[in-house]
Amino acid sequence: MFLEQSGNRIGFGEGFKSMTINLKQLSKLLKLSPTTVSRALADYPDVSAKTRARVKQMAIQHGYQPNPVARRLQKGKTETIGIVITPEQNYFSDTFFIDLLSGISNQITRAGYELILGVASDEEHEMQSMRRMVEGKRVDGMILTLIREQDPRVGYLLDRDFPFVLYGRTRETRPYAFVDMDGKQAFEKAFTYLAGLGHRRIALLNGEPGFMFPVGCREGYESGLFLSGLELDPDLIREWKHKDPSQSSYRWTLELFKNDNPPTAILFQTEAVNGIFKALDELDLQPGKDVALIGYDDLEIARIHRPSLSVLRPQAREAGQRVVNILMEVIKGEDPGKFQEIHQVEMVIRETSLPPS
Amino acid sequence: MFLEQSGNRIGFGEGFKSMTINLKQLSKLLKLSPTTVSRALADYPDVSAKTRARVKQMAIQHGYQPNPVARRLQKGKTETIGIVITPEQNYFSDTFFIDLLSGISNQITRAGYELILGVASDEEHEMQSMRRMVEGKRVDGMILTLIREQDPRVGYLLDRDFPFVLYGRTRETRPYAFVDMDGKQAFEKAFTYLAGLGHRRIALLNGEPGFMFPVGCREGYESGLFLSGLELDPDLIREWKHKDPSQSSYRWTLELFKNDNPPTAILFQTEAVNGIFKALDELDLQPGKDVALIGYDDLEIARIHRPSLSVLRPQAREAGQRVVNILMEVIKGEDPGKFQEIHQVEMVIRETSLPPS
DNA sequence: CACTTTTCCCAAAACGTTTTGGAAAAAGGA
DNA sequence: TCCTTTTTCCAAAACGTTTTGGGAAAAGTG
Repeated sequence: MFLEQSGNRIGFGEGFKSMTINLKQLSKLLKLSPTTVSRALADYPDVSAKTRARVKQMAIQHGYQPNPVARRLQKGKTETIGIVITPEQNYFSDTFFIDLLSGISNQITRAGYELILGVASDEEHEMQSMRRMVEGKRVDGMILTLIREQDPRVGYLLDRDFPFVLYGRTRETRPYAFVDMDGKQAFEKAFTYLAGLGHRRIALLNGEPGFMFPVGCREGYESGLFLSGLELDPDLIREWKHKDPSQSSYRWTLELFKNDNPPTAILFQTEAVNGIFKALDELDLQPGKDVALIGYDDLEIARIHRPSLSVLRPQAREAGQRVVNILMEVIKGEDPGKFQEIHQVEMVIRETSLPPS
Repeated sequence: MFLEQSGNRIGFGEGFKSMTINLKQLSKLLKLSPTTVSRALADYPDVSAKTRARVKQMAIQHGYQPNPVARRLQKGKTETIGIVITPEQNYFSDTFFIDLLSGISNQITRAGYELILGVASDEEHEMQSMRRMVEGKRVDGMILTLIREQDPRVGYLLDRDFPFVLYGRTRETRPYAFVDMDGKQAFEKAFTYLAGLGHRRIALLNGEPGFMFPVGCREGYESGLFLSGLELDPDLIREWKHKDPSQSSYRWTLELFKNDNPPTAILFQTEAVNGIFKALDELDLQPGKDVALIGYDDLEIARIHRPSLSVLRPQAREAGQRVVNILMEVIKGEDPGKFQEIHQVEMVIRETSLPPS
């Protein structure tokens, strides 16, 4: 048996040749111990400025990077964050989720961490994928999106004290960390804006029940109603389904206008816009002219369409960055309850939010 | 200094308590050596059936799973695959990329591997993110999508003999592994179908130049032209931009119909459909009735729209799975040149592919 | 000069696996 | 019975880091 370092295996005939240098090899080159080299690179004060400079120079010259796997083993951390997405729920709609993911990825990379992605086809696989990450010790923390009112993932992670941050909120009494958009404030703002223009019949085409986000939207809607001195009419509220946003929103829009006293404005999530446009087209109603529209999320279609769509615009990228920064604190052992952020949502007035005709 | 195993750190006050068992601890419970336990779990023949059963039973009972980080270090593999996406290119359009990703993720998980995701804002960051993965020894292999005609990533990986598989193709003489859709055959099929219906002026609203996919589309288009005995008219070919598919396709569609002899049908990538519909609407032309349409990619909008859109439908999920299976072979040391797959694309005839009026 | 403090470096342990190279025990063969 | 083969197990090495706990040399102090 050898105790000696085997060095680079050149010509090993097995695909990829590594070409990269080792800590041990680098320290040999420098005639220093691996300890000193490691500490020099980590800027420990107990290595002289001179040797530190020499070590860093040599490290750069040879392109040395500490092997992350070895570091992870020693440090007892995976330096990895997990996220699971569920495509069936059409969550990848256009730019919104990508912006969020972009912010997340960015910040994770900056921290020297990795983002591992699970893709689950349904709720059960979503849980399974997460458990594999958590129980298989593949991640140090989890990011959760598309939160349900009763979300088993949150209970699971809380029960085992595993670090996580929600993008969104859930019904759970124990403290946990989250970053959420103020859907309530956003919809209230949109409602009062439309009411201020003179609209009296404002409909809400809300997201799928069971999820947390539509709850806030409804609260904002009702709050707007109250602030504007209007009565709630249940006939003006409808909910579409994630798996089929266009189709269901199409049907519900037609439904809304069967009303004796149809709405003059609709609030909705921009995801559902195709169905709405289609229904209005069939009803010979012009979006923006005959019916005012404000959507939540500034998707491409909102900017492109003529008339262009007024929207509520969440800052998804910034939120993603915050999620990661918070998660890093929680992983360090900070109390998750300290990190509960609700971000304001701006309103972008374009062409579909005119007074009633 | 201790040589003794410290065991689980309970009440360590640092967030997550592990609760999981060790190989060493498990072997102590079984009164066996770690060696034997490890080999029993890996089904080596040099451990008796009886102890193997006993080991496995105990492992399940205590929920033992080998620490992946330790295994990776010992095996010299990261058990990880990398992929970098570039949101600006609007590649996440609806279901297509998600289906691909879903197939990829599925197969990677089945192999016990991990998928790490990079999100890059442009071409430069894309390369940077990949280099971090490759040179930082964070992955065993890379998956590349959205391939350009001259793609620096391919040369980079070939130069250092690093395992990778393309979803798509590029102009490169050295052999490499890829899974591609037969865009040429698809567009040829769509063209000849329309020509068979009597269309003589068929336009191509193609993807962004510089990328490889539109090359195949054009080849198929020209081949269809030839097979149908028609002449190429450069005025019938236009190209839109990734960063703004709707806007650019809108403009080019208007352009196409300024022609003295305008097209009666358009072939395009479904991504661009919003712009086309909008332009046709402005021109008072009914999609499917006044102008036949066949798109590439079966996005939600294609199924939802009335009239529903005829499409070419690539099997993205299956392709994703193949990409991973091939990558695993390449990582094992198989010759990448052996794995070059071109998948057929089916055509789904719906309501927008009628004969010319 | 003798003693203490500071500076700078390092050997060895540790992280949790898998692999290597036996070795003891059991079984088989003459 | 004695030798050979097979079966079954294991101690130690190895993967490449970081951390621990000094220790020698240099610098300061009286």
